[in-house]
Amino acid sequence: MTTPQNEPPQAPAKRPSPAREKLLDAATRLFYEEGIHSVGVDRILEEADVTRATLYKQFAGKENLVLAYLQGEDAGIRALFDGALQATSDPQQLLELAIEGVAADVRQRHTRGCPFINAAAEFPDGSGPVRTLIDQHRTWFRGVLEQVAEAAGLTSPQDVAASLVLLRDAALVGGYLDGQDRAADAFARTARSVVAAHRP
Amino acid sequence: MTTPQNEPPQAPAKRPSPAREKLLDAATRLFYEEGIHSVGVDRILEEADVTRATLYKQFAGKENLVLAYLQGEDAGIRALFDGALQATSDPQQLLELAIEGVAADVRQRHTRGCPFINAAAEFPDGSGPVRTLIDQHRTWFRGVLEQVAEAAGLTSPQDVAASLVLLRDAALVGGYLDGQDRAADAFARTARSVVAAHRP
DNA sequence: ATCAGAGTAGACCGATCGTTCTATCTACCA
DNA sequence: TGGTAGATAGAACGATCGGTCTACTCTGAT
Repeated sequence: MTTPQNEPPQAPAKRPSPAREKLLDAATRLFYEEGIHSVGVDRILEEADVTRATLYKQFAGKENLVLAYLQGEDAGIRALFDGALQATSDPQQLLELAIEGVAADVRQRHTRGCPFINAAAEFPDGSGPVRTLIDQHRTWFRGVLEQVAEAAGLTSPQDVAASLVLLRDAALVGGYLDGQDRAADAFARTARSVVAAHRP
Repeated sequence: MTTPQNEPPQAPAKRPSPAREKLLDAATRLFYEEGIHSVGVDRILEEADVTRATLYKQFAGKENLVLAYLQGEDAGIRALFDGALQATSDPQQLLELAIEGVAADVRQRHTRGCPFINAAAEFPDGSGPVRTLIDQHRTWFRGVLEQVAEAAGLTSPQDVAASLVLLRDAALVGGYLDGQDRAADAFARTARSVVAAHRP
């Protein structure tokens, strides 16, 4: 107990309600594996072993659950990148770490395509909250890659970043539809060739 | 046989019923622009200006309409490729034509992503008819590219084909989510660099 | 001792989903 | 002159959709 009144010992800003987490876990798995519109709230409730009223108390509707799911994916990827940033400060090496990280992600984690791309396919309204969140994630990702490419001294870092974003999308989609190994290999090979082609 | 003569003037094998075409046109537009599960049969009927019974007489259910939509997309792309094949017999030039064709497709036609990838996001069952059709399309596309790459004398044509398929996926997705010009440029640039890297 | 918040259990809502059905009308061709 | 097929119009089906509501239980902090 640090301070008796100003800061509660746990639950700093929001309460990590166990029911909320069960809900989000189930939704994350179901939305990713079966698509968003294909999964009804009943399925989520059953899988999370939580009741209807709880869902609407915690998330106030399915759309907020979808948003929370995508925010979780976004946070996960940012955390992965932050970890790589702490592992090395050499931009060249960081670039290689990023390539390997994406390849590993394609192989092991995201085997049903990219959560953001899949969600975008189901949400046509480009100005809605879902698509806005997706835009923000992609903009962030491209920006980070551009910074790293520039720090690594590559020529036209904007082009490199655009190509790498392109390739990552492709690897995730290709891993889903053509098999993980083939896509991960093709991604790593092509990405390294792009980086090499822009070395001064 | 129904008709005594071998070749009737119209309706060669199946009857191109006008209602069927209106239905398929409306479904193609709506499925691509708004997603498949998001579009109900009522919307399609209204848009096609056709009645309920007609749809079920012509397609026997929504799933068959979805299949017909994807088959139409497949046929369109094959026709595009056949056109390029007739334009030139030089494999090097054919490769360049294919790259330009994809870039143009990203820019002008398929601005809402790849119909097959979008559909795959909504159909998780890998052995269902929809995903089977998608697999066939992708296998064909990769095979054609591999043949051309081999004819062009490139090293490891399998790798080239895998990379190009990857890049096309990404270009269509990127065009949808990041803007057509950025994605088309990045695609053409990266694709040419892949081809160049495999020239003996 | 009490009171507020979180969670449970389950009925219930209107809307929409994909699908089936009957009845009628209209071409075209034998 | 028929007959057959394609299309229209519209009611109706059971199921499921996302969402609301009431009533009860548990728990922990004041």
